[in-house]
Amino acid sequence: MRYVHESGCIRINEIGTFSLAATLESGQCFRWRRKADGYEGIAFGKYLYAEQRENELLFYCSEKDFLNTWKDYFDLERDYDRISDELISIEPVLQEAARFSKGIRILQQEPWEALCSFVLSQNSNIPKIKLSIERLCESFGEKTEYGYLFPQPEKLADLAPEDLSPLRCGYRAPYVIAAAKSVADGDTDIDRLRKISVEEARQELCRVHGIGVKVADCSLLYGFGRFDCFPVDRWIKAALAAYFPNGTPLIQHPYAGIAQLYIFYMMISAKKGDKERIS
DNA sequence: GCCCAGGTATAAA
DNA sequence: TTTATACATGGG
Repeated sequence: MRYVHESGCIRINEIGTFSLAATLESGQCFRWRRKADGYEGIAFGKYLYAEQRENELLFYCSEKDFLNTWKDYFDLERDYDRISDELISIEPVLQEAARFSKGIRILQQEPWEALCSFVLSQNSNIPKIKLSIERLCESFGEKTEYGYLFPQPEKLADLAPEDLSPLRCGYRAPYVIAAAKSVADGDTDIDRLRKISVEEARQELCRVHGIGVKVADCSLLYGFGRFDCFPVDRWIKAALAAYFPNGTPLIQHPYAGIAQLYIFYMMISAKKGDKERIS
């Protein structure tokens, strides 16, 4: 990865295969908005407008924010082309999904935001999840000149479920509060979850009321930097059975999560009727 | 109206 | 240990 800094804009190149659109619309994050030529969003308390042109990324932000926040958020220094080749060499069947999902990255989101977002995501759909999260931020997040920040768990921990009525998130309200309390109290220790085995981390998260394997796995992968987490929920199980009828060693791979995202992204795109992009 | 949504908790087999 | 059902809400 190389970049140059010129008048409020960071021009980034030599990042390998990268797709801003695929990454931000793959269902791993919920707060980015598509604008005319790019995307805008807020994470780690910072605002960013980003565009992609050919093989160059344009980030409109300070060099400090780029180096401290966005470089890691977009996982720009990891060699996805190499990882992708390796995953395909292990499972050639994955090639179709990998080619379709070209340029997808695993974002390094804030752990609490990811956990809270996926708690809200259960039995819902992406537009509705986005709506709930937007209302959560507007109701409880700090207001800045660019928009609302994601509220910290401490802000939500002592609320009653009725207090979350503006979110219109139904039965998920007590789940959100339970998760917030658990993180605020240190009962769920985010640094610890990054270090212990995935299976242990999954079990630890599942002790929280309203968190099951699906929410735990997505949070670990998209918020806790656990690339070795291969979510095995209903959907992915079905996809796995189709792709790998005899099982696959990919589940144990240190980058298992990337393989999973390839498959998942292809499936949601197919669902959206985006058939022509598949072929 | 009816059905479904990358789910989870709870109660029954 | 496995299998059904309720749960709130919005969109197709």
